[in-house]
Amino acid sequence: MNDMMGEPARPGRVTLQQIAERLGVSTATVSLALRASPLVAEATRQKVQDLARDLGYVYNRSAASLRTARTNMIAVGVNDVVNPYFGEILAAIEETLAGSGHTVLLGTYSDDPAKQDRVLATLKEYRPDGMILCPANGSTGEALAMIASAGIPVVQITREIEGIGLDVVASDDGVATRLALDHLHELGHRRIAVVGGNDTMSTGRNRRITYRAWLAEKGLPLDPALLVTGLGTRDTGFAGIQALLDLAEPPTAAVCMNDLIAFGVMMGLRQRGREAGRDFSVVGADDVREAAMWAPGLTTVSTHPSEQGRRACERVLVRTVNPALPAARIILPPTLVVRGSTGPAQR
Amino acid sequence: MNDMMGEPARPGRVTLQQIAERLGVSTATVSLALRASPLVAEATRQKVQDLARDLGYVYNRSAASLRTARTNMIAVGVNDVVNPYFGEILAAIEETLAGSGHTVLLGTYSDDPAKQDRVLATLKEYRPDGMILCPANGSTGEALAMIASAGIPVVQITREIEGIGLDVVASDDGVATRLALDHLHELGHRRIAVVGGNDTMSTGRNRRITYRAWLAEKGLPLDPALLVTGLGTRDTGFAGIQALLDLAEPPTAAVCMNDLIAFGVMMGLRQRGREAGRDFSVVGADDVREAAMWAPGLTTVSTHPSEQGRRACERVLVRTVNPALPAARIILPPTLVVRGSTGPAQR
DNA sequence: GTGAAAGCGCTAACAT
DNA sequence: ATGTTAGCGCTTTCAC
Repeated sequence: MNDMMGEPARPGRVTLQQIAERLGVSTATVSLALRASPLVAEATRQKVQDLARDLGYVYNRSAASLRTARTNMIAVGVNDVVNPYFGEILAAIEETLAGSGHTVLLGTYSDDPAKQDRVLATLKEYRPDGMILCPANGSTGEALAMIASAGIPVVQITREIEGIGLDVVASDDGVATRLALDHLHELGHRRIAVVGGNDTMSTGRNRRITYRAWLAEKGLPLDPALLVTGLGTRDTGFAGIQALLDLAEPPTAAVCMNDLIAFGVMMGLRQRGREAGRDFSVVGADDVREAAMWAPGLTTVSTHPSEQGRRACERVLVRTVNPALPAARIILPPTLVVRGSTGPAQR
Repeated sequence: MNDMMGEPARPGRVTLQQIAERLGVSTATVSLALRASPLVAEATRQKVQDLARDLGYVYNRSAASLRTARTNMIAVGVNDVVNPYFGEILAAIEETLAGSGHTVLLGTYSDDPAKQDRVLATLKEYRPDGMILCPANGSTGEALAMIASAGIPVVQITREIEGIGLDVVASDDGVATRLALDHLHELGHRRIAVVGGNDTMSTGRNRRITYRAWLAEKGLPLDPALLVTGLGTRDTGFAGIQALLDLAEPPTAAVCMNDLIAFGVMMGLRQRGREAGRDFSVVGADDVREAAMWAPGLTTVSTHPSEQGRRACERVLVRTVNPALPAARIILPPTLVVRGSTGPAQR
């Protein structure tokens, strides 16, 4: 009787068990039927799925995870989601994972190693099937290595902590720097500044090393005043270009650590009445979507952020299936994208 | 003997049970000890925590969730994480939730209602303690209402689907529009364009209604050519300003639906050799971080994205504790931020 | 202050 | 093609 009237079938509290009882079958059958297993008869499948829908049944992944030891979550840790570079990576990851039935568990740590370690410790407790992480500036690999040795696949993205034997998906910093420098050299530039970066993270370190090597190859002198240290923000570019223009012998071009810095430089140039591409050449790095939207467009070395995100997903998913794989370094070749912000050197 | 040698204590596979056995106590005690319950003796607590650390024990939240029916996850659904506006909201949410021991489960749907429904259905299965959602453009409230009626607290952010009785945290569109228009009016502008927006989402609808009302109040004519429809992207602004400048009688100022559009307008102005603030006035909306970084800085009506994120978190957490609360509309007052992109009307 | 026991909702052998 | 059974790892009464 109670059965006919039915409690309001509070959806969200419906379980396999209840469906099984109403239908007079076992929970095992319901479980299989809901997943459209070929083991169950078509008619049963239909009945089960219909009732599940009517009852407002919602699959409980916590329960399934406990049983299967898989969560279908991938944890993603980045420093800052507002930065469009990380935004594009995160968007690509989310998109790719959604396609394979996974969901993103997000953590951020603002380039703070201590916060990174706390965040990662929490993420680990959710038992994600894998993690895609961009290490905080200055962090050691300890936390990452711990996670990996606890059996969770970890892939580093964009930045690399060397020597901890973990997968990496990144762009080739040396090639990127050379692409930018060679482009400017062909345009006749000889005094070229480097804006942004520092030596505490692989990316900055690699690029600065390449800069020095390149100068030596071209027989050009190294002027420390042309090396502007700073974070990868618009401010760094804006302030950096002011200092450079105030030099007794200013550069005629700048290679920036990333696009945000380059935008800051372009903005700073305008402030001083100069026009990028005509009076001063600027090259960015990453090719975030905004780079194409500027007037003039930003000449930049693309590090293919979306592609990095996609490759990192593929890698982490592969490792999910085959945890014993040796660590891979997936280094994407950067490409030069010439737009209007670079032009022939003035004489 | 095997016990002394010890298996390599594969961390990640250590359970409460194992700690309990090694220590000769019950799992109940271990559970309490790990959470530093006052019910267990200090000495026991110490022993348990030490061994847990040594063994590399990792708390299994799936198991705990199954038991407690709480996951400590909050699902966040937005259209696009690359958009800095949503980026800032997401960052604020992540930051706020981390402070209260919650983690963000992320879903995106690119303003596609069908994709939104699929994404939300998946997120629901993880049984998040609550959801913070910005509805996709053109979506009905059905999916959201279903979730809420399944007992998961839902708060809408930024955009509102009316009449479904769910919490909202947003900014006052009408006030924002008036703030922008009044500012321009005081500067002497009389032909003012509105760039971006459409009538399929609350935000655009509300602002356009206000625009018409405001014109009427000021006794100004409504010129449909001054209403540029479009998405909230830089392109919309860039293309929109070209069309406006080509008009027989162009406007002297533009109010943009958001900052991205305003950036596009400023870029387009420059392309035509005009300078924002001097030759043409432009007002944005939202006040994303980038707005202050432009030269000239963008005059904009701040909708306080971070504050919206924070308030949404507070609200969803409150509802977690007290699900019976009546729906609240938390409408933040926008504020005008005057920078260099607006100036006196030319005559 | 600690232990025993039950159970959250699901899946996977194994049996029939 | 379906049912039985056991158990994933944790928390929570309720005893002692």
